[in-house]
Amino acid sequence: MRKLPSAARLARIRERFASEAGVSVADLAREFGVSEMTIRRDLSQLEGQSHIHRTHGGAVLTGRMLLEFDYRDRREANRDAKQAIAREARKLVKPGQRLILDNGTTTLELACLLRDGENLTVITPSLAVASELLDAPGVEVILLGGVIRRGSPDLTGPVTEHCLELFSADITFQGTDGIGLDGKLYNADLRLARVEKHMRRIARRSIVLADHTKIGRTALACSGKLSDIDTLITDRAASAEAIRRLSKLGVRTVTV
Amino acid sequence: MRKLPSAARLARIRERFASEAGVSVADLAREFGVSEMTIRRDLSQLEGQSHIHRTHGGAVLTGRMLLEFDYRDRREANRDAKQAIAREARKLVKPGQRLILDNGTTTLELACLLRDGENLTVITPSLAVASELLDAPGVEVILLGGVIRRGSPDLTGPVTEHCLELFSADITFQGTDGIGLDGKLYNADLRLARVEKHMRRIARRSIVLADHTKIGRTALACSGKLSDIDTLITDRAASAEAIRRLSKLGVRTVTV
DNA sequence: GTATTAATGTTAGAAATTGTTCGTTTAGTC
DNA sequence: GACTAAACGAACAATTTCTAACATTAATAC
Repeated sequence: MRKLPSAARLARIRERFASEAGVSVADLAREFGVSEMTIRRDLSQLEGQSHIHRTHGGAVLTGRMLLEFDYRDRREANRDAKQAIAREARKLVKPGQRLILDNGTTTLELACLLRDGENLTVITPSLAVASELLDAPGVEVILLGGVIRRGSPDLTGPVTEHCLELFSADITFQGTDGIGLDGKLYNADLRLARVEKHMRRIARRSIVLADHTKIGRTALACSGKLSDIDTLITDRAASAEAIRRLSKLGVRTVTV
Repeated sequence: MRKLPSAARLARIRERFASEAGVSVADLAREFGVSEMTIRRDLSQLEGQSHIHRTHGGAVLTGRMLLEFDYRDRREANRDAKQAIAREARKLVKPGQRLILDNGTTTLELACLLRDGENLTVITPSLAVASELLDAPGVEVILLGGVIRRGSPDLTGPVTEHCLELFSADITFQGTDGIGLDGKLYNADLRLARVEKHMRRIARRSIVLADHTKIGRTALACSGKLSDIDTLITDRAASAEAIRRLSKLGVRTVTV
């Protein structure tokens, strides 16, 4: 059998636990064609991530792998632009603030950048955002309740809206599925659009993060007007003409 | 093999990740007939834009989003008894019902058995329960909001209690950390105890699932009295004496 | 044709991973 | 509890892979 890079071996070992509750060092060493010492080192590493518990001769599963979502395709699209936009948004966050992070891949990139935040409170309907910030020492995560949309790691519905009523926040960061040149914000999901409206109501400032592909597009549901928000952050691939038109509608537009 | 333009090679490498979770530099170099250095450069480029992570010897996919939580050894302790209790509880569930599933390893076992449920609605503060039922076709999952306790896959706090107010349910299934012989239910966490009280208020029937090790134990917070619940399901390793005393307190006790 | 640029190959030193040895710890047995 | 064989961990050596710089080739423009 061909040798794999070490990380691939770690992943394969982890997969083993899906079918078997325990593994033995000797078996793994034979299977992967490496020394037992290497397997031991692998297992200690996995133990450090608290996936497994080591025993004499092998290891057993401690917890379970949960909530697996396949974000790949969407997250890859325009990732550079999204990361640049997220970096710009990060600059607006000060220690001690209460933030709302909406669903979406761009806000998820922002969540990654907030991991080193100090004394932040993040309120979110996104399980992805929650998981990203779960172990960040300076961030308290409040998950909104709601119905879990099948195949999508986020919460929506009346429960989510109701939960929002309990809070106020300094800034809300939202994504969007489309910004019409008529100055309206669009969302592909009606329930999400309603939730976004609520978020803006309870936050002092509203900031929309949208890469240039969103500009000029529309979608099923309108979640509000550009004049409802304070700042739009987009990337410089957006056409100058479009940005001019949006600025005319009264929204401060930052391009990165 | 004819050499491909670099862009085509990048695309082909990216495709590889669709079928395999990890690739090795040496393999790719051989396959495309280019030097390993070229492959390394390709991978660094892909790392920036797509969801892969470079490792020694190759690269692995990181696109999957895993919310992982650690139960330590709790789930293994008395697992047989917990599963038997869960099977008994499963019999009480009828199609179309709305259920509340509390945190806890026993209720998690019950969640596994509810995967084939018909037209059920499950309301839960437990991310573990939610993940178990996420892809069950006949089950709608409503996650309660709240603060995520670090290292524990569940939600608690005032938000959770507030969310509960929005619902009513047919049955609530709860675990417990201890059942005192004085007839009180105990929980190690004060906030969880409060949440459990709320759950019972909004459900028509309350059922507590507790293996025999819980009987006679107490913990920090009292979450209610045995007379508040309808049925206690425990395993037959519980001492006859203890069961007699609990029955005297007016709770229907089922042993499996 | 040449100039210019991008892509690829080569090399050497640095870094990470893996294998080996050996003394120590552990689990099981008597 | 003492014994034994297996498993473990630490330290070091061997191997593989990485990065960075520079040399070379291919692609494109003029």
